[in-house]
Amino acid sequence: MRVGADLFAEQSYGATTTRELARALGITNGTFYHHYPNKEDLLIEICLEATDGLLAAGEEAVATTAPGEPRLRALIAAHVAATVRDLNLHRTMLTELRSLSRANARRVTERRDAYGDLVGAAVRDARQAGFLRDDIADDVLTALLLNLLNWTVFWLGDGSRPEPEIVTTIAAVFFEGSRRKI
Amino acid sequence: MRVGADLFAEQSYGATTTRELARALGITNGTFYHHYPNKEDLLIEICLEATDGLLAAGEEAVATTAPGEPRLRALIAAHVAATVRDLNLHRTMLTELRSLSRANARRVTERRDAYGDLVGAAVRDARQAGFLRDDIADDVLTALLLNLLNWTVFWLGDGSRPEPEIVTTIAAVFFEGSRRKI
Amino acid sequence: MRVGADLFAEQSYGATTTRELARALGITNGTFYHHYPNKEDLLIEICLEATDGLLAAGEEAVATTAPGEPRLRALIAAHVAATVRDLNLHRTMLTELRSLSRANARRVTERRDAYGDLVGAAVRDARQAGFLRDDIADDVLTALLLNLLNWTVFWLGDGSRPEPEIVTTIAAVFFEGSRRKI
Amino acid sequence: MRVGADLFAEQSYGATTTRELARALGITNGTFYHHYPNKEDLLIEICLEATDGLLAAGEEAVATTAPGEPRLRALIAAHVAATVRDLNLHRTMLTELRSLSRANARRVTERRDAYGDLVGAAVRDARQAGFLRDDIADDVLTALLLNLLNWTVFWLGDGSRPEPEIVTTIAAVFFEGSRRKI
DNA sequence: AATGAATGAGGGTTCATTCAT
DNA sequence: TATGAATGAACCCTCATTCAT
Repeated sequence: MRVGADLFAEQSYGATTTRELARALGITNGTFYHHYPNKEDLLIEICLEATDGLLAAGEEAVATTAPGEPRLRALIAAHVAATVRDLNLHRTMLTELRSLSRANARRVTERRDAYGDLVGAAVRDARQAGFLRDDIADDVLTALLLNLLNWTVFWLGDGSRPEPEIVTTIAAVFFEGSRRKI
Repeated sequence: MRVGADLFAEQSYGATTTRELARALGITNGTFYHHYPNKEDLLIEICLEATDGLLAAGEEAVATTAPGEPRLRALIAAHVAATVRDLNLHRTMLTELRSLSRANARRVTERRDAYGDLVGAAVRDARQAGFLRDDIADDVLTALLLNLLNWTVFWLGDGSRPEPEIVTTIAAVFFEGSRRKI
Repeated sequence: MRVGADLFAEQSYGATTTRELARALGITNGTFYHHYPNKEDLLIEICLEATDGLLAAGEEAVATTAPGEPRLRALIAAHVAATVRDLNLHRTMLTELRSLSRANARRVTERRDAYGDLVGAAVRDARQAGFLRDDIADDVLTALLLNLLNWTVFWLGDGSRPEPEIVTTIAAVFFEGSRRKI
Repeated sequence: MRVGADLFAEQSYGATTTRELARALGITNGTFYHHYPNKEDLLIEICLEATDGLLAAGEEAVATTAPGEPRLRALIAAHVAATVRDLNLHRTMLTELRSLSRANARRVTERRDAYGDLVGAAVRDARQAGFLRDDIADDVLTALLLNLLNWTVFWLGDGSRPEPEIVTTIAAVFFEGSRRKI
């Protein structure tokens, strides 16, 4: 799975052959099919692993924090942590959804949507509790937060910045903005 | 090009055959090769059109505005405008870079980097002029701004929100953050 | 089709590769797929050509003869003629039915059954009109006649015996039996 | 062997995998190779069992009967009996000869030819002794008899007709023909 | 003797690309 | 310029067979 995610992330699912996959794993072409019934099944396993990891991390963050800003901070930290642990897993999940058959794609999007709802609920709660501004709709705010979180994975050159710095920076910008306070 | 971007965005470059491409254009398989020497050339053209559009819009925004927040606001507006005009062009550019040969990929990343530098310079100028906070490194701030800008294209369900709202919201969050002011 | 039937008859459908098929046709592997969507489609075309040929010949024999022995003789002649014209077509149809998908197999068996009914009706009419003995059930008599007809195709070493001799011999045995008359 | 013949008869030798074979036997893939060195050896064994059964039955019929019609009747009965006992064994032998390597195929055809000679000799003797008509060549008469015998196996829907009826009917048609006696 | 993972050759099929018309 | 048949390399996957356990 790790190896598959690396190849898929680097050269796309479609451009990765099962022979490359096997070679990268030190096995033969045929042996690959002992472990996966077909190429797509490896992809969906990768995607599900990624979404399930996010969901689990998110749920734990929600369960162990008070609503409002603390919870959102915890979600940001959890997301970055989950993401940093397996960069290519999440890269693949984000870009190769299209390569799944419709039925399998649904399984992944369902989980992705569940995660979006989790974050969305935290945002809504925080706003209703008076922690967040009222002039931006919850769903847009959520989308922007997910923008910040999701796509960081693509420029996060493995370990170039320490993870805590990334977390606090994203939180700082999301909560306080970038404008200098006078 | 438009048609190609639509297909590539929907089902990926690798999964789109030249026959599909031709059929979507109302021509035949063979005729496609009278207009493009090969499939990849269509992809480069799409990617370059996307990056060049961004670069041109960005340069114009820089040229017609004063440094600092106004310029950053103009860049945000320009980016969203360019992006909304051809959603699938930009989607394809962002996800199918990997499908280009190394040489062609370089041509695109060069332009993308140039655009990143353009935005980065505007951020640095703004910070140095005292408009932006000092406790976040320029490059990280730039990356987060690009996060907000770039990946909006994927959930921007064609026309679900009016463009000006998106622009002001992104600017609001980026500058002021989401926390309620007391 | 002729070439396909030759190969299928000689070495079985499963053992014949599309590459062999193409080579025997003087085309390439890929070109085969311009003419047939897949290997099975060639097989069903062969099978249908065989059954349709039999059906057409049988119907003409029925239409142009009086009921009773003359009609049965005509059917025997028509069957042998159709069969001798394309030995391998009929050999393939008879042995490779199993290699078709269930849906396609049904299309062939339907026609084969229709042909069986045609012959069966001629047998029944002949018996009811008093030309054939009463002590053997129609369907068994029909089956034995088809045995004589169908499987001759397998030992009919192309042209070893003149066709008219085969026809009259089959008819002689079927009508009169092999016992010497005193 | 029985199981193999069932599968081969139903879906052809080529379409039957060793895994299917093993599963049908309640063993695993690998265990199959403890009993047969390879798949083809199972097929030869089936084919030889079929031909040897016929030969043995035929020889016994010849040994225990007087030449002429009685011997031919005995041969018919013996053939049907041997055949009915293991329908799929004989079906497989008749249709899958092509799937054997040339050397192995020869071993089977030798026996099949020996059986043909056995029946042919009985026919020739009967004719020379004056039991059979003179106007049909021995070999053709033999071929037609074998037609009647061999291919009955394919429509003999296991047990639909009692075996004695089949035997007497084949003999009746072969000796007396189907025409009504006046 | 039994297992089942591993092998790798080879099969059916696809598809970017070419080229005669 | 447009066509679409032809090409052939390459892909995913299957399967007979092997072999360490």
